[in-house]
Amino acid sequence: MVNIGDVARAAGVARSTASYALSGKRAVSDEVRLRVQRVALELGYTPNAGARALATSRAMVIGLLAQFLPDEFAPAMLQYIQGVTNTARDLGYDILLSSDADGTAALKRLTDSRMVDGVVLLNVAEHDDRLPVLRAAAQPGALVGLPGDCTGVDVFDLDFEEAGRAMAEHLTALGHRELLLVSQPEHVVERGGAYVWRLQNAAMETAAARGARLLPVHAPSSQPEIGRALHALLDAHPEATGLLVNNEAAAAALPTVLHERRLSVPGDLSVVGRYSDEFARTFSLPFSSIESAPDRLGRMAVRQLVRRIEKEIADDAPHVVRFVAPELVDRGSTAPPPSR
Amino acid sequence: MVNIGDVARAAGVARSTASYALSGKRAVSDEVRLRVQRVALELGYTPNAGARALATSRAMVIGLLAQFLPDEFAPAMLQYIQGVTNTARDLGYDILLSSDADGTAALKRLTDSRMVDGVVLLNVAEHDDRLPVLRAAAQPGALVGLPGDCTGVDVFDLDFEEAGRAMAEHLTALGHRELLLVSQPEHVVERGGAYVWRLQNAAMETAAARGARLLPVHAPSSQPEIGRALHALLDAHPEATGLLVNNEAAAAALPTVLHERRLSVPGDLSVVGRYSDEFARTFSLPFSSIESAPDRLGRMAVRQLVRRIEKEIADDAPHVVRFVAPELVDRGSTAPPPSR
DNA sequence: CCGATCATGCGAACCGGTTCGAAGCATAAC
DNA sequence: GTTATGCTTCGAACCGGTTCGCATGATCGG
Repeated sequence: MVNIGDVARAAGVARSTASYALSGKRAVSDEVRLRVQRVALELGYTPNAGARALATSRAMVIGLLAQFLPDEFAPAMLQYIQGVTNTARDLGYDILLSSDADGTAALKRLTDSRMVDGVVLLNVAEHDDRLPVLRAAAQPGALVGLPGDCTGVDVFDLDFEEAGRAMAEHLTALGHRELLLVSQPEHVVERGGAYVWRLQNAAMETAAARGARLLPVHAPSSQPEIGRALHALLDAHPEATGLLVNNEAAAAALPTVLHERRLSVPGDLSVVGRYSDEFARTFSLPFSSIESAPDRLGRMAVRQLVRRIEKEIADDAPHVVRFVAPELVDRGSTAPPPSR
Repeated sequence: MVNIGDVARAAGVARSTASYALSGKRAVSDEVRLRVQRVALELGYTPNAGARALATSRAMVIGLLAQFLPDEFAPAMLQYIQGVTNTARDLGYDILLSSDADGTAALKRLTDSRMVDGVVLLNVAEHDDRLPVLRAAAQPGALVGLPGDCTGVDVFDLDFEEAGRAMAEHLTALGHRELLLVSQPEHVVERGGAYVWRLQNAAMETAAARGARLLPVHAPSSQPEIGRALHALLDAHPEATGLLVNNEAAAAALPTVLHERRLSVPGDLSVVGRYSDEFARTFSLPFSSIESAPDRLGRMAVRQLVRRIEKEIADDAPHVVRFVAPELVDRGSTAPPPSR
């Protein structure tokens, strides 16, 4: 393998000169610079990443800590990964993907070994074990998902309160007074998915203020139980005219259930979901929904992280907690409730 | 940050001794070894990955080259990533994930810079641009997907010929004589997805040998066109009693279509798909299917790759092309055709 | 004509590990 | 008593970059 010494020798200069010629960090005569660049190209020189990382204490790698929980609905996860990966590459960074079940150990290893210059955490829970480890690390971190304690990290999340308000308001404004909210499975909440509560509480307050009733329920975590649960729910509440779905798996299962019940949307039932547009297209979901913008959240997290890594913002600059405003994408699945 | 020099000093030994005490690559007295280990733990020593990579020419990282094509059905991809990531971690390797649109450039960069010790390629096409680059690299590579030319790489794939045979045989044995095969979109084939042909040809031969007709069609690449295409297909071929689906997106769309047509399975129509069991569970797909085993393929690829990286098998040892035998998972979606 | 200034390139040190050869010392063998 | 042997440990070199201080020679101003 050709190293910078080979390039320097072939160009007839010192190693340091070759380094400067290639990096441009110091002035080098045009003649030498061009010669070094040409030789480097001819020899097919590529700097050794480990050596460079050692010398500069920059790995040009960002750690991405995802958790592939066995009972989680996977398809949405890939969208976050894509957003993060593509943005990182645009900014010159590679992604080291960890899906270790023990997120804290993985995080400690990646940061302490200096394999990564910063870390993006997905799936952040209310009380996330990984946060103390991250705060103790020398590298900055950005989160997708809002924890209870945001000190020392930059946080990006959908504004779930506003989402809950928007969903409830949209339906009550149309005249609905009996609403059902299908949430994430209970164990997701127990694991610290506080966003479920945030959306739910805001939706309930809004509904109450509008004189409507809203009943929140948890869905099971996997098919085909989800379908059965949806049937049971609709059986038990024939009075309901509006459905809020804060659960991708349930949204994906809903079309079949509605078909089986011969329910038309929005004629018999108005439905509002909360998932990304790409998700909607992939599964042909015909429901209006709050856009969850996973690619955008991933992009924002990486951008801010890179700004910190590259010291464009001071270490002690205040950390941000930024909420993406929820946008309702109208797919025509809502209308005034049917008259009795 | 604490380095091995700090550990050595605190333990009162030379750096080299500390290194040996921690790695075990040379004998060290029990007393010194225990002392060094204790001190390392107390100081929270973690070796610097860059420095170690530089010294050992081992990064303990595997490159994973996935391509997130905009028109590809994403959910299946995550299962490959999971299989690869988990297996790598079990073997002590981390995963560097590249989703660069320009796969060849990314591959060249990762290998030439020695960021990775080996590479797993997903989505391998018949004539894959990345293969020449991989062969020119100093690191070994393992593929998931069968290219036209397998020299110099280890290859793992589902046995799509056997899969096609098994699907056709299963239905013809039940008495079906009019079959439809829903394949991947045309552009997937054009891009080099030869597995589509492999399955299709084997299925057609088998059908012909059994005196059955099999009509292959391409599905569109996204919803809701897929649903419409399935309707059109069934409209045009009322005589068909058996459906083979070599397309995850189409399989996911099928339940809705069948509902809309009031077709019962397997009463009116027998269906065999080709997707993983996890996929079936996630989307509650009620169709018997050939298990595509993405996690297993990912695992096999990483295992073989690590064997090569660690020189457990010689560099010049013959490369393997290994096919996973397709297994038909019976979900009760097939029966003899309805009598006229 | 001479000292100050500037542009340019070189050499050496350093980042933090690993690894090889050899030294020191105690014990065993003869 | 001396040499051989084995067990430990140490020092130095090396992996391949980057970066700092300095030397060299040319240019410029007075």
